[in-house]
Amino acid sequence: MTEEDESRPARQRPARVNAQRVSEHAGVSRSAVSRAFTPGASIAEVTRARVLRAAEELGYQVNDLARGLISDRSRLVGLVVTRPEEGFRAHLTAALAKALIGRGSVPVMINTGETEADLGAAQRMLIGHRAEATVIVSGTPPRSFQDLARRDGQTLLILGRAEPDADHLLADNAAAAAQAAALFVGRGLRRLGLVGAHAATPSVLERETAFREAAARLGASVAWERGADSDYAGGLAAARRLLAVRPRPEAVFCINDPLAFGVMDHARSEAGLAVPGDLAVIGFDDVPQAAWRAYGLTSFRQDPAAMAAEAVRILDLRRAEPEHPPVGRRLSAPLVVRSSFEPGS
Amino acid sequence: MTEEDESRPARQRPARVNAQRVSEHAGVSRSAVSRAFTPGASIAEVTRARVLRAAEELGYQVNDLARGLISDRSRLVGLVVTRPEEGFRAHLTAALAKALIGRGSVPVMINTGETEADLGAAQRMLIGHRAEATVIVSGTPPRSFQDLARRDGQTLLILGRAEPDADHLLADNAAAAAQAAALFVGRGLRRLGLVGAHAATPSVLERETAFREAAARLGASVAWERGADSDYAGGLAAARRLLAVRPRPEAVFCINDPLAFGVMDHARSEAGLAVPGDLAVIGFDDVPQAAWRAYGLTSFRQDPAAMAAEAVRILDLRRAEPEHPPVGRRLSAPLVVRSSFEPGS
DNA sequence: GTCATCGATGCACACGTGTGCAACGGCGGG
DNA sequence: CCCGCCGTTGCACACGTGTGCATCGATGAC
Repeated sequence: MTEEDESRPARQRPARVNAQRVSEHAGVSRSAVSRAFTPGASIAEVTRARVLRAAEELGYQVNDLARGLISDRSRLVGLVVTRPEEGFRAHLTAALAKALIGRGSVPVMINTGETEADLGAAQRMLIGHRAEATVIVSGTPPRSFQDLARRDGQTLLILGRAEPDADHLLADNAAAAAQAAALFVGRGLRRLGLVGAHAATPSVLERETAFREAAARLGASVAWERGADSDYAGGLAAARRLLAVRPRPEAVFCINDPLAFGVMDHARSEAGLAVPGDLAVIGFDDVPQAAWRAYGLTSFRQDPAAMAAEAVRILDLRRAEPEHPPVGRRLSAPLVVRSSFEPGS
Repeated sequence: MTEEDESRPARQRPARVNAQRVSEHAGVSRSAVSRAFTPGASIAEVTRARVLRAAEELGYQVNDLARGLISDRSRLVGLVVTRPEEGFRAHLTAALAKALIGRGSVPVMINTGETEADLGAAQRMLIGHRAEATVIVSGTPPRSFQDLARRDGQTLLILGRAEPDADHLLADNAAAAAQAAALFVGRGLRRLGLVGAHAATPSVLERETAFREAAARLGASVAWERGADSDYAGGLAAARRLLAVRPRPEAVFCINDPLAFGVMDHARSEAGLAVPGDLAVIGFDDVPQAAWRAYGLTSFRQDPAAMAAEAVRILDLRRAEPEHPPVGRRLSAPLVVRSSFEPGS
């Protein structure tokens, strides 16, 4: 209604507080404000203090969009993960988010669907926001994903898959799976079972393969079943088929804790078997539920916080030396013994 | 070495593809490129097609930082949540991320610690990046948080707490908890137990209060115990005290599924009680594990996807009408009957 | 044929910040 | 006292995009 309103029909922005206003308030130049917020910049300590006080009084906050526009890099880090609410992935995703925040980064949670189109859309979003890095928490993105990230200068870190051309980080799946076979055989169990999943990640494949090879090497037989997914329902279904095999397996290695829970529940409720009396079970990941009274699952421990810390370390290295050859790290997964299988002394 | 290299000593940026280059490639002005990517802009369809083709050929991606700098609003939406790997929160966080991506937003996962300082740092980060909105998924931020968000023009959506001054969304906790008490009494059970948590959210308090009031109204007694946290360990500890009460409670309402799992495990493994024979149990949230064979927990269902969809709807409304009075929505939580308690016909 | 109308287009400014470069001032050595 | 050095400061340009405004050309009505 008023003339003031009429003079600015479209722009009604309420004069956001910017570096200009802070500089006027502090009686310095705008450059000084910028330098006050830049670690290591050439500025006198008294000037910096005066600027910081003025900024505090005005409630000034550096605009990260403009900052990122200059440096051609924002502090966003994409976490690409399918079904981030499930099992170990949930813990790993949470730990990554916390570690990234502690580093001053901004974790963007890309909960992709299963399709390749979803993944592409997520990547375009990250590139559009000039994300510093993309972390593939799970899933197997196509080669084009990797190429596009590289072309746009994005750091790429792949978890759970040994990708020779890119930085990667994963558990020592083969060693753990082989250890599981050796423990079973060392306990005198020779009719072994293996529960995997059709929707398998490279880590899952490593565990499946290593277990079978180690069992063969030790002269044990392996009955192998796969659930549709590597979750509880998959474990139930796989156990139904696996425990119908005659002679029945005496011990089962599950490449996943949720699968193991499904196997144990089927064995007890449907097949009437005692665990570990009739059937020994070992899982993988050691999620908190493995320690619950109802299960007491012996499992190989993956520490989400340790893995997240290592991931951040790799990102730091990559940022410091962009041309460094690809880094690959394997974290050992130590056995945690509970009641579902005790190796004995 | 060459003169070209010498002329740009510091700037070695590899000439990112921007709107300028696309415009030259397509033979139009730079404005046309901008308009081609702006829905509803005044541009001929043939021109837009030519621009889009050129952009495709050059691998151009609109710089969202610059775009956000102009509009003073990025497409980031912060999801503030403590311990996002746990229980229903994990599912809700994942569902929110997916729904936000589907809306074209960028979900930022703020995994805060418990301290107020952490929360403040997270908020400064979101303000620095000019996030469009902040969603409090769990926890109870201090009043200052809300004030600061409002001062900086950020939309604030609070889940799990009825905040009269802000948009909020939560389950109909009181109705469900009262229903639990009525179901127990209707089944002839009059010595009731209630398991809550000391680290209680407003939603938890609502459930506790409503259950106690309904039980009192119906003439039933309530033994009340709280775990330190609303998790499995808290359920174990609370059950240890609760089941030592004489006369022993016949039925327990847990304000949380993980608490209920702890209660069931303690009842069965330690106290030697049958569920539901000696002790009926009802939980809240209906996480997938409630359906597992080992538990079969009767629970009140909260649908993460439905809640996320409603949250997005509120954000859309708020964006369309910034001055709309605060919106509050309650979603009903229907009972899902399993073996841990069956109300009968 | 002339004029009004309207869609399409280009120009130029604005958004808020980082930083190279030059200038300035203080200080110590000769 | 003079000169060189160095820390500090301010100026001005750059980053990539959205959009108001003016211009232009085509089209339709008379």
